[in-house]
Amino acid sequence: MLDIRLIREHPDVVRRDLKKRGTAEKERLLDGVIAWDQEWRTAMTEADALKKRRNEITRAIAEAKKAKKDTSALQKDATELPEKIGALDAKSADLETRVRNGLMRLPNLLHESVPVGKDDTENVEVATWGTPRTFDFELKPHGELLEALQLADFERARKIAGAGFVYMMGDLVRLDQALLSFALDHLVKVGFTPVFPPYMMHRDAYEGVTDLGEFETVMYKVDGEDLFLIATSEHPIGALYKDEIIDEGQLPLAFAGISACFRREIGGHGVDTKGLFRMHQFNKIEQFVFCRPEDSWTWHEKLRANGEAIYRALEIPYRVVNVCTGDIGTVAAKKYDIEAWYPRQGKYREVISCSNCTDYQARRLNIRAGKVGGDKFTPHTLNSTAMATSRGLVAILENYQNADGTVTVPKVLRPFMGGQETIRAGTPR
RNA sequence: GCGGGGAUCGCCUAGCCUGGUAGGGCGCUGGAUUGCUAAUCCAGUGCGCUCUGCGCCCGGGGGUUCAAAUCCCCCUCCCCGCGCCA
Repeated sequence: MLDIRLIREHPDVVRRDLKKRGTAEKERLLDGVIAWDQEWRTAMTEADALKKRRNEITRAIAEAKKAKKDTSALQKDATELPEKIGALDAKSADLETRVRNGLMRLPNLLHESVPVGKDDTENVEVATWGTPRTFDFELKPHGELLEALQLADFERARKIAGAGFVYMMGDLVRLDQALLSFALDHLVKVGFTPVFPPYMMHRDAYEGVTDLGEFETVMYKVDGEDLFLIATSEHPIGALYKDEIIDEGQLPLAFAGISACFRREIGGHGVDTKGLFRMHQFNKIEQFVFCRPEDSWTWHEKLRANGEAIYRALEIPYRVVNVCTGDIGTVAAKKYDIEAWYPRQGKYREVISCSNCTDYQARRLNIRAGKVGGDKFTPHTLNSTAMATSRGLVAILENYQNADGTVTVPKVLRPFMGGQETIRAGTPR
């Protein structure tokens, strides 16, 4: 959420940003917000004047009663006030809600370095690492490979939960856990605190973290309860300090979230229709930071560096793109995607999304920082994937596939798998 | 799920019965004073606005009233006990 004061004082800045995004609809919303805000303040000022009058009369009555004087004249004066005040309050409450709702639907201000573009094809490559391995055999689709090795059962998962779910088994489970442990260890080493968050959240908390209106159709909701399954641990961690004041001495706060993630979106897997690439449920280690405003751009680079370090350690080639206006979404001021190389698909695909949300998320969540009794400020929040195992697993299954249908375990993961060097077949069922 | 008790400013607490400007303590910030890592005193310490001023704020919403922290109704959450339970 943008600061209404920014819109009042520098509407041109906000408008220029919306033009950069190319969203005419949001520009109209901005016009509405500006007009409603003006009307709101007018109505409120009128109501306040009447309330002042009411308070004066009320005090006069209290005084008169104390002095045992007659108060009927005063009470007569006050009789018509409640109705007028009520009408103005209702008007101003309605306008305030409109302003608030409008603000909640305006996107964050973009960082100046964000490229203009219509969709992900216009993201700008800013770094590459590694040389794609060449294969002298034809790579198997990872889904078929896993079924052949008895390590994943998509069919039975479909039977009991539908498409987009899987029973992972045997060494695939160990590989998944190894990826999680490796990524979590890496973050702990650089000072992050691990967090196992709730997997479900109330609507109001969710609205604080993101614009549910844009995502509700892809969220899982618990029937009959005000609970949404989390799409990422970014969300419960972001909401951790909702409605609180963080002591500024505590900043920066860096968390490594670990959780399953639930998303209804499912669609293209690229060249392979069956597989782990886009799932309704997957596991993820997430980086999340609360920091001082002046430090957030430094942190953004640190989170990106952590993500790159993890894929470098796995020896999987990747590139980094600066995500353009058409692909960046509502809450981020700037976003890097790290895209791993998928040899079977012959292209780079997103495995990490690294965002600086500046003060946008914190303001929606009513999180402030400072000293109690002292000046407060709105902290900045950042988030980045460290490891989403679904895509990480696919990257390994493609990049480390061998001609004999086995898969080599990346060196850095072996300590987490008892030194095992090769993925073995599971027990036939 | 049932019964009982609660929710007051960052934290703790008074006020509620009997309606009439929400008081105190702690912590924090600033200042005064004092030769000593201390004490004492003063002020500030929620939100909003078109800001010398005014309005709002007692978990949330509604009602009664000239006036509600206080009375009435609904809801949420927390605590204790019982029940159930992977």
